[in-house]
Amino acid sequence: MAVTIRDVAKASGVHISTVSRTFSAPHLVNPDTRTRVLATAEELGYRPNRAARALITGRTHNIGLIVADIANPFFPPMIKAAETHARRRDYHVFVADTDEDPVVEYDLVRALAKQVDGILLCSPRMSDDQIEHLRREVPLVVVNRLINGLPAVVMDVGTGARSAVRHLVDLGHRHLVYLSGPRGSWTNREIRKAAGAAARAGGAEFTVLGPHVPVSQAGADAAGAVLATGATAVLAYNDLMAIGLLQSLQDRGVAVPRQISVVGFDDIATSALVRPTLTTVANPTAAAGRAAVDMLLQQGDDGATGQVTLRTDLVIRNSTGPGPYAPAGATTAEVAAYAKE
Amino acid sequence: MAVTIRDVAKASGVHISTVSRTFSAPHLVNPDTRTRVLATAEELGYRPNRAARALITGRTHNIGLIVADIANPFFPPMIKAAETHARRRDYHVFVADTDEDPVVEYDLVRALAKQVDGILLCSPRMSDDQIEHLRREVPLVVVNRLINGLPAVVMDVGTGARSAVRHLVDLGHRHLVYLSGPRGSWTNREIRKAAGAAARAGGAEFTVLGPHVPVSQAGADAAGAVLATGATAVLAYNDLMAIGLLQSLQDRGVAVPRQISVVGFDDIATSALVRPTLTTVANPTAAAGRAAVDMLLQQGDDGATGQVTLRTDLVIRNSTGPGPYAPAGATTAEVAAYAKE
DNA sequence: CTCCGTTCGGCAAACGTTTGCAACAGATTA
DNA sequence: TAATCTGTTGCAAACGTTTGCCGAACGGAG
Repeated sequence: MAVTIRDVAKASGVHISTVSRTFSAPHLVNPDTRTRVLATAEELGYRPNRAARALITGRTHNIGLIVADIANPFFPPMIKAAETHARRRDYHVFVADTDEDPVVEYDLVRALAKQVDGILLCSPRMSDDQIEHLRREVPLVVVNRLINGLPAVVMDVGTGARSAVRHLVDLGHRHLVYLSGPRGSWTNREIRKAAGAAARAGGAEFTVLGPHVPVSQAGADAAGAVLATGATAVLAYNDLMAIGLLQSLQDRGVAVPRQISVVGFDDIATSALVRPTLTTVANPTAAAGRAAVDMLLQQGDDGATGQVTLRTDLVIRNSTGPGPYAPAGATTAEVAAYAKE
Repeated sequence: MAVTIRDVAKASGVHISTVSRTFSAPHLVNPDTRTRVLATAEELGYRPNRAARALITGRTHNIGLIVADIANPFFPPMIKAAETHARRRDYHVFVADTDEDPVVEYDLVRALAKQVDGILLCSPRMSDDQIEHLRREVPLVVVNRLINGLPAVVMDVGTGARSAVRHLVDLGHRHLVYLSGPRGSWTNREIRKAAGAAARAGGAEFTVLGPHVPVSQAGADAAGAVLATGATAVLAYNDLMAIGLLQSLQDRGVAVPRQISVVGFDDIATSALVRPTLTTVANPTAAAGRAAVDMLLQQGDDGATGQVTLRTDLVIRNSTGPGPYAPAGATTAEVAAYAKE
């Protein structure tokens, strides 16, 4: 049915091996022959069969990309960047969604293992042990989590959390709440640790609420608890929760940022669309996707298993403002300018 | 290196064909033998090599899913549903992003063609001719567009647009604006036609503004033009544009819905998070994803190329309210209740 | 004129499966 | 008792490539 290397060989009067070489090792074939073969290949509409190639070379030129939830707005920009980057290197990407389920995740990796040259594990929910185990079946790169010897790319959320807390402290806030994310999340732990330390360093009280499912509803539901603490500033595990909180506070007649300041994490697109626009820590998700692809593709060459840390940036918008201990006359803009130092 | 069918055969003392049949045609092998083979396979950690299987059966058990922009919030729920649905049927999904570029799209389909059993084309930007042509290379299912003989699943946006317009007319609006989407979009044409007809039928003036790139910025930029028309209600090509418009109107001190009503299209997650929450036409994107996968997988069996139309639903929230010709005392809620009839 | 080195292209084995065919045993039927 | 059938298994070819090896052709050097 489909046109194979054999058809091209026959049509151009050479052996199939010559046709093969024309594509996979052009320098080994005479320029004249090469052009002739290419011409007939084009004419016949020949496309190499990747399965056959994979069978013999052992490389599929496919990679797997596994995320907890495709519909979570945090992931699409990363998926997009990774896919585009991979395609530019002639790799195709299987995308799969685990629905936040570690069991599904584990099975998925095993199912994909034989079909890909490696897998990108984004914010995995599995245990370290499981990942260690899978690693022996297929090359892995982990995103958003640090595991001993494993190649990984993480966002420097600790520094992001510190900037956020400093920003709030500088604004005159002395009691902060952290709206915690899901239990198994490495990122959540990092943020909590860094934010707590920074708050103490700034002489502010630090209260942790949670854990929560990282969706807007959870943020909205937490509004009452937040108000009950008496805190004047909130840092949320992610933007979705921060936005939920924002709306719920507004619905209760609490003014943001006049009465309470809110900071999110991730800088998803929605954050610039809600009012007040959300101050948040921007994660370079696209860069992370590209870096992860590069690490995976290089992994074959040497065994070097680096770990890349990407910078995060505090994006100051309108959900943060002066707190009760604000320096006289301070406005968000001034403090922000100062924060940049 | 990896454990093959041959290792399993040797270890369990049967011929490789028996092992093969144990997996691909279990009813042809003796139950005792089968359990024995399965046991050793499990023990050895055997996983069938899909490339080899594909090579001989001609079926890869992979499908391609091509969208214009993964990061566009309209697509992720569809991708997610399609992927989950496909996986349940033991298919894996290549996801690719064309960045709204028809050329990339065309090349992508050709590159993927040999590696998949079929491709889902979501909101394709190519010409009908190109799609017709590609169809001869690989089974295709088109989403969000209708092309003569091609299997397709579309949302009934016409009906959605009609409900939206009726809703606005019932609320007492007599001059509507349609914020048009991108030029090549089939959906855009359908909405414009249906909305225009419905407006005329309701005795309302109908003004079209555009085309626009379907992003929030375009909606914001259109605010001035919208106000200049003197219309009291706006229907936008999608939620992103509607939200942009919403915010821009608020920034200009125009009250929504008191002075102007706004209706979007798609019901992306963000629409429930902005204030006022957005009245919009909900598209069953997840269902569309599943339906498309089913159509593609059935296509092999018979040659039946059906076309599925999915229902859309008007979701009435807070961005629409009574217009200048509102029936005395009408509130959004009352009119909405009536609209359900 | 011979020899050697290069460049090019053919040959055939291999990759890990699936599957039509044949063989065989035991059970059933005539 | 012979013939037929059924269920189970083995055999081997095929799928479309890649690639190590070998030989042919050619040109230049001696």
